[in-house]
This record gives sequence, structure tokens and C-alpha cells, in this order.
Amino acid sequence: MAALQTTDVWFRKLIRLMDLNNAEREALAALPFTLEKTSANRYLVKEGEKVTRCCLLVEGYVARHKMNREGKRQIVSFHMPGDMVDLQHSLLPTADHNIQTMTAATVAWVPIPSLAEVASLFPRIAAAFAKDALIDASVFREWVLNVGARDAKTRIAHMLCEFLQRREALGIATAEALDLPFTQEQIGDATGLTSVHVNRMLRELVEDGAFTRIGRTLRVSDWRKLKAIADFDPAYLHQAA
Amino acid sequence: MAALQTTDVWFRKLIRLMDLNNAEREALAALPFTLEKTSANRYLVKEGEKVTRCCLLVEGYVARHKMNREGKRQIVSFHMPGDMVDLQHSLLPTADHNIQTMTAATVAWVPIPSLAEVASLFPRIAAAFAKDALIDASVFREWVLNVGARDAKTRIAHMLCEFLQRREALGIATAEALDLPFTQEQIGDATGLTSVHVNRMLRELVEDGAFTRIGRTLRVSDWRKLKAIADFDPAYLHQAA
DNA sequence: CGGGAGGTTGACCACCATCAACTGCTGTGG
DNA sequence: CCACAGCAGTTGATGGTGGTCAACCTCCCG
Repeated sequence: MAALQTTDVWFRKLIRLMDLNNAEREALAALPFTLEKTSANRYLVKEGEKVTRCCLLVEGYVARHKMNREGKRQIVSFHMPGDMVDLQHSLLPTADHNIQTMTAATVAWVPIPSLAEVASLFPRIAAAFAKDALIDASVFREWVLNVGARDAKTRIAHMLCEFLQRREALGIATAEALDLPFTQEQIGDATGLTSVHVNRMLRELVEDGAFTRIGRTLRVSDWRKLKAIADFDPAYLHQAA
Repeated sequence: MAALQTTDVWFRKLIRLMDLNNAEREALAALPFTLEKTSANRYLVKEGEKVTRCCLLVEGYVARHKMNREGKRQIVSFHMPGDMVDLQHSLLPTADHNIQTMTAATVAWVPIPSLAEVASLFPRIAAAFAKDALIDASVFREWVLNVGARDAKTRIAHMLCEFLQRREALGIATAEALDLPFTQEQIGDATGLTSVHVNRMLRELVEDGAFTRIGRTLRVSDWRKLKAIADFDPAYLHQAA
């Protein structure tokens, strides 16, 4: 275990959420953690498990998903560096969903008692945790709307918009060209569609002039058009909050 | 404004979540609030609004919903007495969804500064708030799975199971016979189906022997069978937590 | 160079939407 | 007291979105 540096990408988000002061930043930086590097498609948390530590994503991409009776997988969210993927387990020790890496990834495991301690000593850190969780919930609501009320093309476009928008907020990449970390099957699992239909819709989105595509690399030619097709309004991400 | 009594139904849930002690209960009971009685189908919060107070549901039923571009409504959750319907607005002042009564209802409005104060003075109350929000999020995840990965009959059955399960936890009613506060159109809005198809599926569920139906009153003949049809596992409600 | 995962395309079909007509209930005003 | 409006529910006919199945392609990596 080593001390975190406040400059690490994965606390920037938290610091921004509540505009944390120096004492608060140092308390976060002093949290103990264990780094773990994993390959793609590994489970970090499995549904039903008792969880004793929380994982913060440092590098790579992970998804959270649940399965129905028939084993059909529904991705309920995806995450990128800086996301506190399972902060919820600090208060709800039994996992109600799976967390799986989508690419090779690095995560920092933080013991729950340490998180609880810092939260009870620093009410504004607790508030930042809560705010992060509330934004998470807002994104879930939008996903319910997305899979429940939009047609296939709109759904996929919306998911891509969210990915672009969140990626831009990280400051890692511009929106213009980006490598998607998703297979078409994963896009299907996130949107409630089959990979076959995802393929057809991606083709149509290219025909519509929303973006061009080379392998998994998208080049967004007209961001405004893509957002229009997608019925996308980023308010639900509460990025300015 | 008057003082709350700790015996009021709508704090029982919170008290149970963190097993709050007397000082904490009294702090909750001392919160200022305004009672409001409304009729059915009234908006309590509208998407895009700035919110300065939080509503706790005392009596009746409310739903939270969002709309897509074409005005198609997606209900993302329903709530019953004792639920803190929009605790999230204490930290995210801009509403990202609508809150609407489904029946005549009574709500208690609590000013956000009062909630923030009690949360910062009592870390375990803050934790109870957070826990409630996390359970909320867990329910949203299950809904994403429900509308994204289950067929129509299963979806409807699942929604009914959740309603029954949560109602039972309230101690208001047994599971056997209950009046649904939903129209078939609302069930459709919650499951991403049309009211016509909801009607057909309800008929089939009756034919399958899951329950009988007189108007909006369900009599569940075989709770185990209904749960089996619904692919329902109450773990995601974290009721024991 | 061979195997496997992911991607692409076509043919066919089922689930659920759409449209429409009709019923039954409830509340309300003449 | 009845007429009637309006909403919710019910049922049938038809059609489209997206699923299923299958074949084949492409690329990467061992």
C-alpha cells in the first residue's frame, strides 16, 4: 500500500464535485489502497458476493452488468478512469450486480473502513461521495429511458454520445476521433439489442453522416447531428454541478 | 411548519437503515416541514427546475418519469408512503426528471438547508441518506435489466412483484389482495410497453394462475408462481440491509 | 499458416406496436 | 333521474421493428 497523490486522475472528479479544500484533499490522498492490474473480461465484483473493499478505476474501461434468468446480460453502466465504480459497497456490502473489465485495466482497491472513516471525519467528503452516487443514479434513470422508450438507432447513438461526452470531460481526448472500447455485442448488451442489429444500426448511422468508422475507431463528423439523432441532452450527467 | 414525530411512518425506513439512536431520531423529528395535500396527476417537481426543498411522501403514490423527444413517457420508479422521493435534490439542485402523483397524496416538504445541516451534524444520518440513495440506484439498475432484457409478460410480473414486496415491507398490507394504484397505461409507461399489450399480458398472467383480478384489485393466488414467472429476486431491494 | 473472435450480410419470423371499434364505469349537469 | 361525456379497459386485425439463424468475411495473434 502506498499513499495516493492528489494529482491522480481518479480524485479530480471527486475534488471538483464539492470543490474540496486542502485538508480534505490530503485526507483523500492519505487513504490506503492496493493497485491491481488486470486483463480484459475479468470480474472485479460478482453479484451476491460480500464486498469488503471498493474499487476505483485508474486506467482502462469497466462495465457493470446484471443477468436475467436466461443468462442474457444487461450492461447497466460503463466506467472510465477516475470513476469510483463501486462506492455503493461501502454501505451495501452485498453486491447486487457484476463489475467486469472491458479492456485491460488498473484499479485501486480501498478498504471500506478507511472510506467510512474519512467520510465521517469530513462531512464534505461524505457529501462528495453522495453526490457522485446521485449522479450515478441519474445516469441509470436515463438508461431506463433509453432502453425503455427509444428505438434502436436512437438508443445506440445516445449511448455513444454519453461515452463521448464523459470522455471529453476527462480531458483525455477530443470528441472527434476515438477508439471505442466496446465490441458490438457489448453495445448490444448495453442497449438491449442483439449484436446483429447493432451492426445494422451503426451502418445506418454512418449512412446518415453522423460519423465514419474504421474498425472500432469512430470519427465524429457532425457532433450536433449525432446529438440530434440520439435525443441527447447532457443535463442528466450533472457535469457542471 | 410543525415538528415531526419520530413515529411518523416516513422516518421509520430511515431509522431502520442505520439503526439510528435517540439523538439522531430527535434531530430528524426536529426538521421543519410543510405538509401539502394534492390530487392525482399533479407535478411535484418538473425536469429542468431548480429545487430548493425535498419532498417526503406521507400518503398516496407518486412516480418519477422522464420523456423522450417524442413525448413518450418512461416511468423510472414509483414510490409509496415513507419514501424520500427526491432526496437527491439536496445535492443536485437541477431536476433531471419529473415527479408526479399517481393518486391523491400528502407530501412533506423539507427545506434543503435543514437537511444539509442535520446531515453535517450527524454523520450517521448522512449515511442513512446515502444508503437510501444507493438502494434507489440499485432499483434503477434492476429496472434497466427489466426493460432491457426481459419479455413483456416477465417485465410486468416483475414490476408487480416489486410493488408487492415493497408494500409488504411497509407493513400496510398483506400480499394477498391489493389495489394497484396504476392504470394499465402507467404500467406500460413503467415497462416500456403499450397499454394494449399490458392488457393482453395481464390476461395471460391470470390464465397462468398467477393472480385473479377484479378491476385494479389483484388477488395473488400463488406468490411463488408469480415470482417464478417474474424472474424476481428481491435482493436488489436491500431490505434487510 | 491456422484458429478464433469479432464483424457483416441476407432470409425469415415473432413479438409487440398501431389502429380501430366497442364496452363499462363514473361523475356531472340538464 | 337520465343523458352523456370521458376515461380506462378490452379485443381484433394488421404491420413493422428488431430477433434468430446461418453463412461468410476480416483481422489478429499464436
